[in-house]
Amino acid sequence: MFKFEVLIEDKKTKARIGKATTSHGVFETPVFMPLATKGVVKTLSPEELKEIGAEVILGNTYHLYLRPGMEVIREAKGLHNFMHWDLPILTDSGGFQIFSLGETFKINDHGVEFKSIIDGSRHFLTPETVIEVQEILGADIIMVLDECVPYPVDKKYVQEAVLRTLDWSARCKKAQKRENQALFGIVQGSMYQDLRRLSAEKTVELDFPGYALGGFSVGEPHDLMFGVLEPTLNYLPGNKPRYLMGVGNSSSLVEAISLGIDMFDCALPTRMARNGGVLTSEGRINIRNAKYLKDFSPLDPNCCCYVCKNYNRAYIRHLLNVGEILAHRLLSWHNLTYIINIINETKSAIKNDSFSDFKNAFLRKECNE
RNA sequence: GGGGGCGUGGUGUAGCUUGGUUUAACACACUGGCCUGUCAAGCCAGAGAUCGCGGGUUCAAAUCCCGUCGCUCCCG
Repeated sequence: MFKFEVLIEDKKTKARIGKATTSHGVFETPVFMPLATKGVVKTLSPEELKEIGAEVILGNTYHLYLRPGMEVIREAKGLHNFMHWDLPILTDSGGFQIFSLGETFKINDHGVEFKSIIDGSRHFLTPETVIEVQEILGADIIMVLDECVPYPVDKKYVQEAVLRTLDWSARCKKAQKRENQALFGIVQGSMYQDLRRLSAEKTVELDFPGYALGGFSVGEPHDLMFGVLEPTLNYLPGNKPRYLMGVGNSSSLVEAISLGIDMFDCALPTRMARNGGVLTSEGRINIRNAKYLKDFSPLDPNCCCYVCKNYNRAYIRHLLNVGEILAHRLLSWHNLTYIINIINETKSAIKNDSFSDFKNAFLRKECNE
């Protein structure tokens, strides 16, 4: 089952509070979904994620298909059971991997042929098999197979990718057998306004329970992304969730929420964490920097997460410098808390009818940093 | 006392035999930056040694020769 309703609409912006109901419970939007690409949010346990406030996590069809493989997932009775996460899961289709692992893929209209990055074995994924795999994984929200293109890129190529994604989307929808999973369509079109419109309108014609916007944050300038995103949203129905794929830096989050985006995912908070990047209310810092050698203050003086309450910068810097895993855990913990807190503050502001002021203050602060 | 080996950036090494692609290379450490549907405990960049010291041979020496100091191993 999947149900989405808009509970509150902001008066001055297009921001909104929504409620999504899935087979594994309810979550409120806007929501940030941490990445559990291979069936784990790197370094963190499901119990810890719940404490941090994560409500939905993201698995990846391509990676889980290769390892542990569908036989294992089938016997484990699905990904939820396998990884001990009983809240909602969204699985991405693997479309992004066609883009990010480009050299190992060959695309044609039928599907995608690729060589396993693990053992070099040959595989063929089609819209149909991608749905089959996601039905075995059993996520609450699943994604169509799409073709994400790089930026900048030739318009003719984008048009082909848009048309192919539309074709694949229709085939995914047709292939779907299980009824308790929400299959989301994906709008592509790179930075071409007319192609975004075409992609959005045709995808909406296929009638999905939710719509994602793919192909953003692939290297284009910030203003260009929002310039294309805003008008594209006009072609998506207001009563369905909108998911901006791959975007997760804090200012873009708030800005996108004001345009009516409901869902986000991003590798940034957790990946940055493992490399010493710390999100703080006073801007981004790199905990590896020498100036934190004897800094015994918390990562973020204005944060009250478990990590900031109990550990200091000097210690975490030390852990990272000597290669201790706890550093990655503590930093991932903090960064995810930071992003989820921003979402929570945003939601409070919408509920208090003060979102517009909140947004302006937030973006001004980010600009000054 | 006799004989051998070794001394090159912070650390560990390469180069030396057959002097000249050496503006001395590499790893780690160090300094900074990057990371946006995660092949990412990753990637990029930077600083840092005139080759133990002195002399000699040569157009040219980290590289060959002599001396010297230090460390080290073996014999006594």
